[in-house]
Amino acid sequence: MTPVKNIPRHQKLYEVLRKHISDGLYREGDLLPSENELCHLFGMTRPTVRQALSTLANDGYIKKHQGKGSIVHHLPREIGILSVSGTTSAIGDRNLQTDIIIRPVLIPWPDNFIFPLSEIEKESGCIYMERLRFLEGVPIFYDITHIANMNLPRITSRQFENRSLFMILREHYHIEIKGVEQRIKAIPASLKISRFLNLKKGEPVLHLERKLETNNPVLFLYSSIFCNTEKYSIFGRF
Amino acid sequence: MTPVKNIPRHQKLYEVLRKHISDGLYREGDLLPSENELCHLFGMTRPTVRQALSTLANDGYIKKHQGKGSIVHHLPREIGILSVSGTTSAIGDRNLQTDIIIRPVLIPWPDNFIFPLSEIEKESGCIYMERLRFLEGVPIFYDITHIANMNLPRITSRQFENRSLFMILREHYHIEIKGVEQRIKAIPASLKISRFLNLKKGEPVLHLERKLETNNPVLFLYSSIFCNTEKYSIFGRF
DNA sequence: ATAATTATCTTGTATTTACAAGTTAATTAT
DNA sequence: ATAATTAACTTGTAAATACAAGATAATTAT
Repeated sequence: MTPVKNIPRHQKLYEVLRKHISDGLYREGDLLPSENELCHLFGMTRPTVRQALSTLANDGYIKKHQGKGSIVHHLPREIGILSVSGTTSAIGDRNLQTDIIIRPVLIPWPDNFIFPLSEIEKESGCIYMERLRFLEGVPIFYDITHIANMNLPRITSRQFENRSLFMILREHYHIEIKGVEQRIKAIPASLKISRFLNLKKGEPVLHLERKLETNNPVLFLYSSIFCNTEKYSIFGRF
Repeated sequence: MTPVKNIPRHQKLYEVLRKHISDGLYREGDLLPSENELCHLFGMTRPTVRQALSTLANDGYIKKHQGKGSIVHHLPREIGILSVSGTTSAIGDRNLQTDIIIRPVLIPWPDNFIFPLSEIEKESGCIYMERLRFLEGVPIFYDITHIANMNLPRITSRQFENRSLFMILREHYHIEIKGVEQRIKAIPASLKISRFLNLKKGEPVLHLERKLETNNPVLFLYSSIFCNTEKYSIFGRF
């Protein structure tokens, strides 16, 4: 079986431009090459180019202006956890350090799980892990992840330190994140949470419960994230 | 001058389908008519139909499946404040009651405003209002809004009770919301906030700071929202 | 010199056509 | 009857073409 090669051309262009913006090749306020320029730069037609730009605009990388062009948006300096891409890629690998609290282990699903589970998920058991993420030495995220144990061989023995879970899933298991459903609350820190996030018990903590959909229609990732928003905010753009 | 009439066809279709989903004509899990069916139902071509469906999918109303069709998503029962549409339309006018704490008034911009302001905004002064929103009798949102006083005649004398600010801006001033930038934090309730939201002082409150972009490139809405998330969660889908 | 017009750039909308790829149901061979 | 194949759907990708509409710079008329 040959490796995945049939990446659509619009997606390819999207990734190139996205990388250029992330790398700072195009800076905030810059005008991207016009659609027609991109067309014969990359040898594709305008609808294809427009699809790539549309996705970029949707993800908040650019802003389109009729008659003017596509303007590069300033990248969120804050923590872009509201984006689908996963924290590591959004904030940059350099600044976000990840500690593994509990290595991936196989456990039965907890009773009264936060999200309803399908029969297939219940039968396969679940992979559990806990991570703590630091930004400039300050603990920001305490992250509990549940994944159904379906076709993920040897995942319990992989190295997750300073690597995005999304990246590992993508490179080793060809799993892509397709969508997110999430609930956000402000809760008082429990004793456990307060210790991890270096706060006092009862201090406000942002709690996100996320269900991530993948390209495998029966495989979901569930994560419960506790954020210390004392210094940083969660950032989102639409 | 004739009223706005040049609404793009894809947008028209989007609004029709969106309304049908909101009204429950299409229910959760239902398959939308296929793209080709929609084509000759509405007399347009597939790219046009696809653009409408793409926007619907983007807004979380449907989910597209290659080879299968477009499946209607269950509407978020929770408070969809993370969507651009504004709270009133998201949750339905019936359930959300709005109290005006401070009627729209003209004030100078506060010092150290949460968002940086342009010179034009600073010169025009600002319209200020405070609202409290209830869901089933429970106070959920305490909402502080700042708008630059530009071409909004008689806005200080309009009735905002149980009507969406977005609706008034749309119908009377042709202002459409085009994008949102927001920061989310968990903070302890101040005495003032705790009284409005019927909480104890220091209890966790969700704080959203939003900058809303409009179709007028120099006009922004700024709102600072404090949420009681004890009973309800903020919901989002991507 | 200034103002109005025009030309030329940009993105937005829309049609037409063609084929690829995933899903499902009907058909056929075993 | 069951399993494999085929056909008929569905959405996804991609091209070529045309004109509309907003923005900007060059031109022209005053």
